[in-house]
Amino acid sequence: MARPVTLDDVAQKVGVSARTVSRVVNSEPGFSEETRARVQAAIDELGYRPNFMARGLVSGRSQALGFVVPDITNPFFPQITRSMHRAARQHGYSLFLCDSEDDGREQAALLDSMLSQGSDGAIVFPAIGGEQQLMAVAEAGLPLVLMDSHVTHPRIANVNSDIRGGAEMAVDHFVNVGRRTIGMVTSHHSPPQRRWRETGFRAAAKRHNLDMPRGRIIRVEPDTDGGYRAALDLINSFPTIDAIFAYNDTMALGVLAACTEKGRTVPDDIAVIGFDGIELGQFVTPKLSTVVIDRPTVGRVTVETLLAMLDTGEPPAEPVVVPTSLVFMESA
Amino acid sequence: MARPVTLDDVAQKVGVSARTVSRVVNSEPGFSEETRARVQAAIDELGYRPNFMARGLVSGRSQALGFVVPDITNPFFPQITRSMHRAARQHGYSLFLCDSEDDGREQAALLDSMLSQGSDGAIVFPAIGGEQQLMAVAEAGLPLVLMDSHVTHPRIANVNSDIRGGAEMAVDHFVNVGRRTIGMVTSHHSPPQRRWRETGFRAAAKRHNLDMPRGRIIRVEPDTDGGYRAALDLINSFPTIDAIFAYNDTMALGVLAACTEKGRTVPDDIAVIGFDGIELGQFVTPKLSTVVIDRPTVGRVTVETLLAMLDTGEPPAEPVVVPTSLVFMESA
DNA sequence: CTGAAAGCGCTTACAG
DNA sequence: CTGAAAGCGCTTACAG
Repeated sequence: MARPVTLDDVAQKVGVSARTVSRVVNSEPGFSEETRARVQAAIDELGYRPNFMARGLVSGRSQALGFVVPDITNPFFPQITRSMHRAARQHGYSLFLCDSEDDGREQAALLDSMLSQGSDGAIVFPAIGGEQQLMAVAEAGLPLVLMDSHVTHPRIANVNSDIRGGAEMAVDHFVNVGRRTIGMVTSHHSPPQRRWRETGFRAAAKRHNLDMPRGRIIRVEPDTDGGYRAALDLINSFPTIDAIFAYNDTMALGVLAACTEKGRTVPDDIAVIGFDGIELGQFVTPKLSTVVIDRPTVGRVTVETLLAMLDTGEPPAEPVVVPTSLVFMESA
Repeated sequence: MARPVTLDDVAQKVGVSARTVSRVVNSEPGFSEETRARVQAAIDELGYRPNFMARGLVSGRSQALGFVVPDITNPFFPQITRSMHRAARQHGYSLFLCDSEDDGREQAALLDSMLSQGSDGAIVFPAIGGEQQLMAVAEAGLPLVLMDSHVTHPRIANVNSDIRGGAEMAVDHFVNVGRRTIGMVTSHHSPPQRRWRETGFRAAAKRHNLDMPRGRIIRVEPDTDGGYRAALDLINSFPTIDAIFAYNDTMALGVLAACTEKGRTVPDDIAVIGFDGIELGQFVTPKLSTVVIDRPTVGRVTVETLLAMLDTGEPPAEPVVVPTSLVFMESA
């Protein structure tokens, strides 16, 4: 395989210095139109391609960003990845994809190699227990944008979906259609400081002066069976319950099953709202109403935030918030 | 932000040459245990991290691979990506992810930047119409592994799932359970040389001496509605039809609907087998039997094939074939 | 408008 | 077992 074509090759062919070719390649000012044309012709003829490693070595910029996800097979991430990739490319950046497999140690190793590879910055959806290490990474020189986290550091930005707001919207909707006895089925895995759906749920309930006795929020395993059991509990404990908000759509499917089993019609007797907008929610009866995260926007905004940090050297003063929205189907 | 720590920094601190530090970092032979210990201590203390751009510039190796997909949001790809990432990391490589958005021009631009970024090689699932350009890319110095393609070139390897074999397995199963009047609903988008399911279907039918009159294979839009209409056609044209093989699970869902509408019980009257193993297939009644591609293996094997090429300088003599398997659920 | 020199942080090839 | 020199392909900072 032939040696790649270098700046010098082009320069020699044209009879100018490498510096001049470099100027043309990078569209810097400082050459005549005639020179430009001759250099460009030589570039095309020889098939010259700039060497980013050489460029990066001297400029300190690799034109590559990293995206660290806990699990790319989680349907939440591919859409975000796609929109991130598009935004990155529009600005001339490539994207390293890293799957931490939701493991803190692996995430640390991954970020370490980002540092070695010379990534200009990284976007991280932290693995479970992987938030502590991030300050050290930022300290080591890697600008970071975190998704759905809150870490304060001069080289870390936070971009959050308005999950709390989405939960409030669900409750607002329930109230608007006359529901007063509202329950929630949620995940027992979320640590207290990350229970945004629950926080929003409680806040909206309070705002509407709803009674919220103990037992109206049930924390279980966030799967269909968990949702099913929790909903049975709610219906048994509060026979007049007329609305249930679920942590995610998978749980909401279990809620629908429980309602059917208890002879309650959805949404007439009990209105149900899930969270996520998974495909499956549109293949059940009634079709699931749900709060959705705007993945394309999240992807684009994280990249733009990171690139802005590379420019200004500091993160935005406030966490960036991407709105969620309530998609009305049939279950509420 | 402080200047990153270099080999020279470490060398100075220890009082040896940069070359010696380099030897320790790369575990090359040629230093005493005492030197190793002192160098390692300095590395840890200073937090030295090798600069891959510098290393790559001189060695010509970036330790990065590229993966170019037509659409990362297609559920086919995330699992493959995950397993690719795992395999790449095990060998010390990072992974650039590129989404061509199924556009040939974009794919070309992406591969061009792989070349500039200095990727050591790339794995490509070609975009529609994006196969011609690949030889030129390989020629320009980028070793390539193609998924589900057949391009012969001294720097291109092909890794294919045994789709044809999967289709044969479906027909074999139909025959084993006594079916003789078998139809197929397939996609009208596949170009003739890529109709592997159809080829396998025909080959198995011939092997079993099945009658295969015109009209037993129907090509339509590969979605649920297409599957539905095509299956209605089949049932109308061949009232004794007792098995239908579908191009993908989405179409198979349409086939199930058509059977129901025509009063045919699945699998008693008509057995149905799909292709892909999508989640939704397990949420319908009867649960869909289907041919699945072994995504984890595909991901791992493509990476291993690429790395082997980097070593030997040439692709395997034959295309690598990854087996598919038939997953029996309820529809067949 | 153009170029000569230095240097980014490493490894290669050689010498001792 | 160790090191001095050259050079990978660029850009930076300067001079003209």
